[in-house]
Amino acid sequence: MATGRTHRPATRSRGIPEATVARLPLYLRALTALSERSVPTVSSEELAAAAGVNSAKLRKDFSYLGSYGTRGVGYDVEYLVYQISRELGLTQDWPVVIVGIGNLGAALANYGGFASRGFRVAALIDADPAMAGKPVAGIPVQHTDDLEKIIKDNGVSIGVIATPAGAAQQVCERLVAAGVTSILNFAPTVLSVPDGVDVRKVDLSIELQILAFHEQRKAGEEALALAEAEAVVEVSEESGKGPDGDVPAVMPA
Amino acid sequence: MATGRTHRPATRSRGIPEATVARLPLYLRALTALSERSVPTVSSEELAAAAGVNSAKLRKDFSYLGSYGTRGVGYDVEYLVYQISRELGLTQDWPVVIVGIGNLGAALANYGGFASRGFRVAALIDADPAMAGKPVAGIPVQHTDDLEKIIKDNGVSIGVIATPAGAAQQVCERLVAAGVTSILNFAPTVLSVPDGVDVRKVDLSIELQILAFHEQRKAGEEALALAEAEAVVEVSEESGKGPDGDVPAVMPA
DNA sequence: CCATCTTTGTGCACGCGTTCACAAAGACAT
DNA sequence: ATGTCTTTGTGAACGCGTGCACAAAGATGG
Repeated sequence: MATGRTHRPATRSRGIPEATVARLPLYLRALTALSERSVPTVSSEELAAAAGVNSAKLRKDFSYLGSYGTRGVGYDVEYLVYQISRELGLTQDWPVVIVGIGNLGAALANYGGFASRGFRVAALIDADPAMAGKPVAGIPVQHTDDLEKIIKDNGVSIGVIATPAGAAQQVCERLVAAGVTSILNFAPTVLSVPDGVDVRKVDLSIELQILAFHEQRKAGEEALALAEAEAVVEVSEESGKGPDGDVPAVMPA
Repeated sequence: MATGRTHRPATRSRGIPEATVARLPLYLRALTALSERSVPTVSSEELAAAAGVNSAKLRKDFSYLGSYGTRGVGYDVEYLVYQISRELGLTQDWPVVIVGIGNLGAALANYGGFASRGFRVAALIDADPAMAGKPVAGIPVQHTDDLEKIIKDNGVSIGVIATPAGAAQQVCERLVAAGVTSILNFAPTVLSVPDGVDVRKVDLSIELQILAFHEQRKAGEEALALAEAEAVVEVSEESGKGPDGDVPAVMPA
């Protein structure tokens, strides 16, 4: 998952746990694939495998939505697709704007996954006057000056921020002031928003850093195991504070 | 955070909780900003605000790393930057390869956040022969045929998959076979990997769907509050199963 | 109609993560 | 040296999420 989440921990929406909501799109994708192969029904075991989760967890997740399965048979694929889509609010079309049409913004505009399910790129917005009018993914880029008007004319409530970090907070404030209440933030900044506005954060660099941590641990364990196997262990104590010189790749304990 | 996570839930690394690891990059970024402004020390309260978290949580997170603060004063910014960097394994350089140089792959290659802190784009790989040799972000794209050689020559252990969904699993298997043990997956697929390989998933479409859920709930609550205010409530019962026609935007209870 | 078999839905226990609240520790002034 | 004041570090309580294990429910066959 992209990682960072900025969420109201308080109100759970109609009793559906946040963790379950986060998995519904996963189930939906797996179900859609089954639907395209004209598979009529699926068991919790099969679907769980396809979605990469535990089958008990899947059943509990679905139990929050209602009793949509048939014991002894499984779940009706089409019906479940419909129910989850409805629950996620994907039966209606959500117009979204993307602000910041750099490399990432352009990639997002071209990303098929948006249009495919419930989302429509209503407008692309950039601060660079040279970009104005230039079509990206078939949509002409508009200038930031018109941001408020674009939001209101299109009834946009979801905004995607793909600007540099420095511009993100200001863009965010203008989006919110214009009526946007959900923001997907790709800029490496902590956005502060008023209550009632949801922010989700996708941070590429953070994901890599988390991987690096595990990678380092794996390397450390490997080397440690190796050292133990050789049974030649010399421990050089190092104490005190302050950025002292290099630290050995394999640290004791 | 992008959402999806595929992780060994079992082994906690040297006692540092996964949730804490996921926040360390956040702290590091805030600390780096302070460092650039030559701020010498910072309190848990201030740093927590900058990172967008609770101060108690931050202190507990740091307590897993050791006692790096000074009571009555706060934390030494430079020292903490060093300690967190070391903990995350960012004092060494991690060569990464990006596979799939479409819009997204190109955006990732150009993304400054990688190079800035511990990561180096060692190679760009694409299956399209027409791309071969073409420079993206100053790095010539190489063909998939040479994937194994590239991984081994550069000692790459972290791979980024930005291919279409259909190619992802196959690319993943080749990466793993060649020695990659950490994967950042942007393709909308569930990757299956052997034990010992970490996968983190960033799924743009899922993030939007989660936002849509909350957005729908907000709209529903608003409309419900409105209806209640008018005190004109007619409940039309609707039961039974099956994809019955349209569902009213505001559903009773 | 009854028995058997499959699969759902869920009660329960456990563990992780979060938050509160406070004692311990150190800086600083007198 | 002593007292005060600030801020850390952490024990303890709580709540959420996960997974086990099983009873309930329905399909299916005789």
